[in-house]
Amino acid sequence: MIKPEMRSGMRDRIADYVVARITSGEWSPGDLIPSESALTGIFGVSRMTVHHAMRDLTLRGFLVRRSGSGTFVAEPGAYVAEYAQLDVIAEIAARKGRYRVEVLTRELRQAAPDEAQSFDLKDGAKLFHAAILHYENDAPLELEDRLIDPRFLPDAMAIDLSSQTLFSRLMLVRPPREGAETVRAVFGSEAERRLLAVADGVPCLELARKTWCAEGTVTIARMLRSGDSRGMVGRIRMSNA
Amino acid sequence: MIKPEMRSGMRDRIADYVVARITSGEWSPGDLIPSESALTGIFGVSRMTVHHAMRDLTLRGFLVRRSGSGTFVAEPGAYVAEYAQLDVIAEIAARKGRYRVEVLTRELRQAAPDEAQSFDLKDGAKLFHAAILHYENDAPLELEDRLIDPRFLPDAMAIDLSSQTLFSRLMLVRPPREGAETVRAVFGSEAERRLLAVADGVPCLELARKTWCAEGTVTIARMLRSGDSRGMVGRIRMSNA
DNA sequence: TAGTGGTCTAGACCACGTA
DNA sequence: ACGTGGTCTAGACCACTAG
Repeated sequence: MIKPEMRSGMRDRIADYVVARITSGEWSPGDLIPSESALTGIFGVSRMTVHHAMRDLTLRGFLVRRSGSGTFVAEPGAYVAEYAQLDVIAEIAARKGRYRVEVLTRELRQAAPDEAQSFDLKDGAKLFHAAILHYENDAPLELEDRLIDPRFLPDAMAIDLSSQTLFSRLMLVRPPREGAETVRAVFGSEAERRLLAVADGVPCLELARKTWCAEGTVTIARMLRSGDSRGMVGRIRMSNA
Repeated sequence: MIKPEMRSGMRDRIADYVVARITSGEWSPGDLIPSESALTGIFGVSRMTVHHAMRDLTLRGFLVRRSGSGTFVAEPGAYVAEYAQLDVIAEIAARKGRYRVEVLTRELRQAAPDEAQSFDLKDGAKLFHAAILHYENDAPLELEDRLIDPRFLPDAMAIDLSSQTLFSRLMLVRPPREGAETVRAVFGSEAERRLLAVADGVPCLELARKTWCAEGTVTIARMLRSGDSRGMVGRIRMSNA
């Protein structure tokens, strides 16, 4: 029964067989595919082997299984654009650029009323605030204005910002966090445009980001860069797959 | 042996046990966690049950397993921002807005030399070209200028654009595609600003997108919207998890 | 009632890494 | 040599869905 080509692993062989039929279009979204016992017969393996191949494909988003009914090809998920450059230093490093910071402001102060509200803190709570200008090869790339709830980053005032960003530092802390961000085209204030050395008539790209975890809002930031810059580059892929 | 709380499934119980220790920080990235046989003893189940719990967590990005060495907590992946609104009609529908299109141009014509090069086609090849203005509640939202290699969408001239976008139509076609996009802040031409009814002094958000598959470049598009608009909203999450 | 997938077991053999 | 994870089996019981 054990054939010489056994080495590749029957589980993967079965999974590949199914995936090939899906990507080729032979089996379309919504189609009922052969049952576990049918595949057991086709491949001459035990049901557990087939079952785990199917389970993997379900986790990978290729199949939907309904107990009692059968196994179906999953409807294609939405496509999403993924932006990986959430961290300026990493982004510059990826381009093999030279990084430099200028810290314009760094303070621990009382939250303004609107800030306290955004963080869902009571009036008079402490907030860490920083304004940072990031340079790539001595040209200003990004202006960052960030507020952090100091409970989540107690050593905020002491961090060495020349080698790590506040964002990457925050992301290292457990538990893993969630967030949302918004991209807009704006002009920016005179002061901001001067700091970023934005050419006349050129707009700016603004990124507003808020990050939170179960215990509350962690940080709110606004990043600004010249519209002249290469912009943000994202990758498009299926949201399951 | 079978206890009353069996119902929840031992596999998930074991997985939850491990995930809880990871998210709580008790087990940190890189840490070696108990072996399969150790967990077998702890939970009083067979090794296969433990194994499949571990396998699921590996697929979900929580663990890294090295045969012969042991099971380790995975290093946290990079954080990515995900933008789901790749399709204007879906985006407007999600906001319960009213959608309307205005097709400014729709033609099948010879590719210009630079276009042919972008598509990696030989000179004189045919290209489908469309300029489309998308309205939400009768206000212009997005101006789309798109080129498509007609081999991938033979019925491009016939598609009803009032109910589906060219993008969503393309994404339905097999095989699944990949792409990249770039966001920039621009001013836009006079004509473009007039079509989008952009207020004086307000810049525009530009999305340049290219999508391809194994057989070649499928489509190149440029989307423009007023910087006044709510912008694009993305979600931040771990790239594994 | 017959067929589906979901789960679990107790044993087996293997390739790999560490010591 | 020993322990690790990777794989597979042949059987079992369950809950669910269909005809």
